[in-house]
Order: sequence, then structure tokens, then C-alpha cells
Amino acid sequence: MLLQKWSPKSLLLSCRNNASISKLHALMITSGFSINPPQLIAAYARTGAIHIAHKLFDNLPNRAVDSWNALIIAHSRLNTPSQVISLYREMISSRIRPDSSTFTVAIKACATSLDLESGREIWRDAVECGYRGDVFVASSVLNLFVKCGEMDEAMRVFDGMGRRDVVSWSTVIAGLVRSGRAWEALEVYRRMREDGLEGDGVVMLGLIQACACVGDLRIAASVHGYLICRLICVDDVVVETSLVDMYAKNGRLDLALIIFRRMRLRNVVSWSALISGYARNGNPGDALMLLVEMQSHGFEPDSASLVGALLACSDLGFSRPGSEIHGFVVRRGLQTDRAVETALVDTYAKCGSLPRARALFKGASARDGILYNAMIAGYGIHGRGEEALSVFRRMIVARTRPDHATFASLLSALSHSGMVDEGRYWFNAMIRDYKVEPMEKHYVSLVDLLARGGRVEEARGLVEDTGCKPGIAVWVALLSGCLNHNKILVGEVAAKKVLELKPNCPGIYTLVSNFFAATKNWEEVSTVRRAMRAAGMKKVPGYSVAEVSGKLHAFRVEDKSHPEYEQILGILEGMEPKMRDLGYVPNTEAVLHRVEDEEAKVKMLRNHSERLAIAFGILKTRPGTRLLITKNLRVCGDCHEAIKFMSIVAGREIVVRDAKRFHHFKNGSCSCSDYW
DNA sequence: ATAGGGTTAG
Repeated sequence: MLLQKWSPKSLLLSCRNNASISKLHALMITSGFSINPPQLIAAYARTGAIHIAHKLFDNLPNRAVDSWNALIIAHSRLNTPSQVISLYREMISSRIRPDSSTFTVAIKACATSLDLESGREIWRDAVECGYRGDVFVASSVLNLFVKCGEMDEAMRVFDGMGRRDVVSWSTVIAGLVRSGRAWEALEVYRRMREDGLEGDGVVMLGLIQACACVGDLRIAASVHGYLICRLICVDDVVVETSLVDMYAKNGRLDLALIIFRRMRLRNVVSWSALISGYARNGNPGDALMLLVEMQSHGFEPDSASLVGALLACSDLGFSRPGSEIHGFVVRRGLQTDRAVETALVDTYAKCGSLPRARALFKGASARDGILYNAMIAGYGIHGRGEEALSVFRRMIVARTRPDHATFASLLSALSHSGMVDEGRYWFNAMIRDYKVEPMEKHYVSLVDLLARGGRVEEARGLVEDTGCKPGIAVWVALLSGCLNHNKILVGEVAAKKVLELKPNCPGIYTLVSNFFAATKNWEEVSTVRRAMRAAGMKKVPGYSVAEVSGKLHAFRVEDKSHPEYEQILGILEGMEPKMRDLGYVPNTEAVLHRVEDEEAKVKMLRNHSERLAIAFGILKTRPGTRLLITKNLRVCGDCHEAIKFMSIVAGREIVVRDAKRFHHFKNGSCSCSDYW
């Protein structure tokens, strides 16, 4: 009765659990109904009874392609790629000829497990069987090559395809984006439209990621506008999340937030994208608040959102929030997650807890290149060049391949520690022995290294024969070396180049202006100020933050708004004679304003935000407590000298984290070999 | 009847 009214297939499809399939199966047998084995295998597998599917398959008298496919596809759905591949091999040795779906699924399994070799083998089989022109098979091969980073090979397959559909196009677009060829991705999209195809959600996703990569907000706006006009991808969480991410990556947190708040459906990934957007754009407080807010909406933070939040903690510079997240990570059992582990090492290092960073690094479940890089960078910002080098050596011994980021961190560590010759040596070794192409950032480090060490002429020579045209960052490094070593002639060349290259951040204008101020070239100083205003940039006000019993206190220059300003100033004034007795001489040259009165200059130096924050710390903590201060800009040269003496007079260890690195002051000396 | 492409993070 039941069987007469409905087809066996639709009945099987309606079964929600294997008990009902078994019943139906029995009914079919007793009523002499013909059973289609592949359908039955698929039905059991769908309800999770893969072992029954296997049993049925094993008992089949003769197994045709469809039965093999049913089982292989079942494993593909279960995401067990190794099973898929071994079933495929079994099938081949049983001399069954695979069809388009077998090849498609088998190659997909290779892509999932990044098994390029098996993938190539199966693709050869497919071509032999005449499936070279099959859109499904070819698209899965495209994806295989994309996933395995073989973009050129993917392009060759793509160019050889007779028919292409939206999946093949989107695979290539996404692949180009992943391999950093975003402009080409946009070009491929244009070709797709010329072919008369409309993009779907996945294509749009690729385009949005391409925009995130190239950082061109006009293209982004047109893609976004296109989605709105055509009313496509509405409520598509993945596409909308990528829009949030794209705007956040390009510094448009305002737009990212609007889209995020308007989304009808959000998931953990949407929250993570927003959190890391805030963290990356210097809004650590908001990032951490979002982590709390996502939980109040019932979303459990995953490793990505925690990594984003840790990024915010390292920006903040105080270790307490980071330790709290560390505790959360341990309670959730996420401490062995690769990204989380690395982010913790990075956060502790950047929050001044180098020993904790080192302990986590030593106890890490496994060490990959990125973890080594984080530890090398961690030592680097603390001016521990020797230790950075020793981690690098251990990395080599462990046969972990150093990459461009490793050398960037290593060179910068050596530079901050004044290890000039080692820096030159490793720069050459990078190219010669490790086959890492030097990028702009490596040249920047090297120029910085030489200029910092006073070897300005040598640095200039290097800038001039880098082969390619040196970018602004290289000239900036040279200029700051010149400023600190009073090299006026080379400095003027560098300053001119920097201005020609149109700096896009206020800090660079400030550097140039400081250089001219140091050479008393007040005319140029005002020219630079005008250029800065014309470019629509304002000087970022400097501020320092002190942490006192878990609370943060921020100070600006001459911050009279603080209720305890008088006491703070009293402490600084009280310390000064003792500092002078020990040999401190205020370097009024460091006052880069046109002020004639010496006493006024000394007063200005005394009011620098880092000193106010330190004095506040001395005022509010028990004698002997270590002080941690963070500053958003670089510490001034005179403060650097003064804090050495303050550490003796106050009997404190003082740690200052500025925009670039850590300075550990203790008993009158600093961890850095020289200030710059 | 079955099959290919998707978001965040170190």
C-alpha cells in the first residue's frame, strides 16, 4: 500500500533515522520490491549509519560504479578524506571505471587533505578516462591546486577549460586573492562578466576579499553597492561578514560597525571579524568590550575571537587583561591551539612579561615557524638581540624554515641591540643561504641598523644601490639615524626624499619637522607644518599610561587636568637635584620648539607625559614596586636619559613601552645599547 | 540519483 503510493527513493529520503530505514528496508524485502543499492547505501549513510552502509556494500553480489560512488560520497560528506582516497584506490584495483562524480569527490578529498601528489595521480586517471573537459572534475582540480598553493598550475587548467561555470570562475577568483594577486582577481571577474555570467555569493565574497587586499575603497563601495542594488546576498552571513572584515581591514570601523549592527544573522565568525578589526585599528578597549558583548548574545568565543582579543591586549600593553584571557583559554582547553598559543607568546612579550612569554614558548605543544617568529620578535622589542639570535639558531637546528617575517624580526632585534655587524651578516645570509628575497622591510631594518649605529654614509650607499626604487620607509629610517647622530647633510637629502614621497601618517611629518628643528632651520619647520596641514593630517598628541593597582591612568604633556598634578610635579622637582648630583644634565636640544629661555625648556622636559606617568606611579605604589609605563609615541631622547637617573633616585625598576619597543631601566642604565 | 567553489585568527 505504502510502497504503491510513493517511489522507493522519496520514501528513503524521508527517513530521518536508521530505525525507520531498517523498517522500510524490511518492508521492501518482504513485499518483493526491487531495491536500488546505491540509494539504500546513501540513505543509511545520511542518517549517520555509515557502518551499515559499509555492510550493505560488502554484501553486494556485484558492485557497480553507482554503489562505489554512494559509499565514497558518503565519506566525502562525513569529511573523512583519507577514507575517500583509499576507497577510490580500492575501486581502481577492482577494475571499476570511475565516472565524473567519483573523480570530482576523490579530487576534492585530496584538496581537503592537501594531498597534492594523490590529487595529481587522480587527475591523470581522469584525463585518461576522458574527463579533462568535465566542468565538475576540472573545477575540483582547480580547487586542489588553489588549496595547495599551486596557482600557476591552477591557471593552466583554467585556461584549458572549454566550458566554465560560476564555480570555476569563483574558484579562480578566490585562488588569486589567496595568493596575493588581488588585482588579477578583479580582472578575472571582469572577464567572467564579459562571458555573460552573473556572480553569485561566492564570487562576491572573492571580490570583497580582493578589495580588502588591495585597499581600494572605491572598488569596495561599488561591489557593496552592486549587492544592495541587485538585492543579492541579503542575510548571507558569510558575505556580510566578509564586508565587515573588509571595511575593518581598511580602517573604516564606522562602516564595519554599521553593517555588523544591521546584520539580521550573525555568527561567531562575524563577531571575531569585528573584534580583530577593532584590535588592529588601535581600539583595544572596544575590542575587549565586544568580546564580552558577544558572550551576552550567547556566542561562545572561539580561538579566532580570542586571538583578536589578545591582539587588543598586546596593544594595551598591560598584562592583566591578557592574563585573564589566558585563564579563559585554559578553562576552555584552547591552550594548545596554534594561533592562540602564538598570540599568547606575543601578548606576554608585548606586555612586558618576557619570562612568561618564554615559558609558554618553551612549553609549547609544537613549534612552527610562526611561533619562532613571535619569540624572536618578542626578544627583539626588549632589545635582547643575543637571545633573539639564539632562538633563530635553534629554529634552524629544528629544521624549521625561516621566512621573510623571521628575518624582519631578527634584523630588527639586532638593530635595536646595536649588533650592526651581525645584522649585515644575516642580511646577506638570508639571501644567499635561505633564498629569501629581500623585501622593503628588510632594507628598512638594515638601513635602520646602520644609521642607528652612526654609519649614515654606509646606510645611504645601501639605499642608493638597492636596485629597486627605495620606498618612503627606507628614507625615514635613514632620516631618523641622521637626526640622532646630527648628520645634517645626508639628513637633508633624506628629509627631501621623504617629503617628495608624500607621507601618509602624521608621525613622519613630525620626524621631518623635528629634524629641521634640530638643525635650527625654522623656515623648513614651518614649511613641513604647512605641508602636513595641506595633507589633512594633525600631529598625534603624545600620552603615557601608568597602571596602578589594576587601573590605568593616562597623562598628556603638562597635564594640569589631573587632580594630583601638583603632587606629581612636586615629586619630579624633588628628584631633580639628586638626579643632577648623579650627573644628569637636561638636554635642552631635545626641545624642538623655538623657545629661547633655558629654564622654560627644562620645565617643558620635566612635564613630558612619560615623566608625569612615572612620578604618578612612584606616588601611588609601595617603594620598590616595578613600574610599567606605556607611551603611544617614541620616548623622547632626554626622557630616556632622565629615566635612567630616576631609576636610581627612586630605587625602582622602570619599564617603558613606547611605539616601537621596550626600555628596561634599572640602577641607572637601560637595556638598550643606545637610545635609538 | 550522485558531484565541484565561501567568512574570522598567530
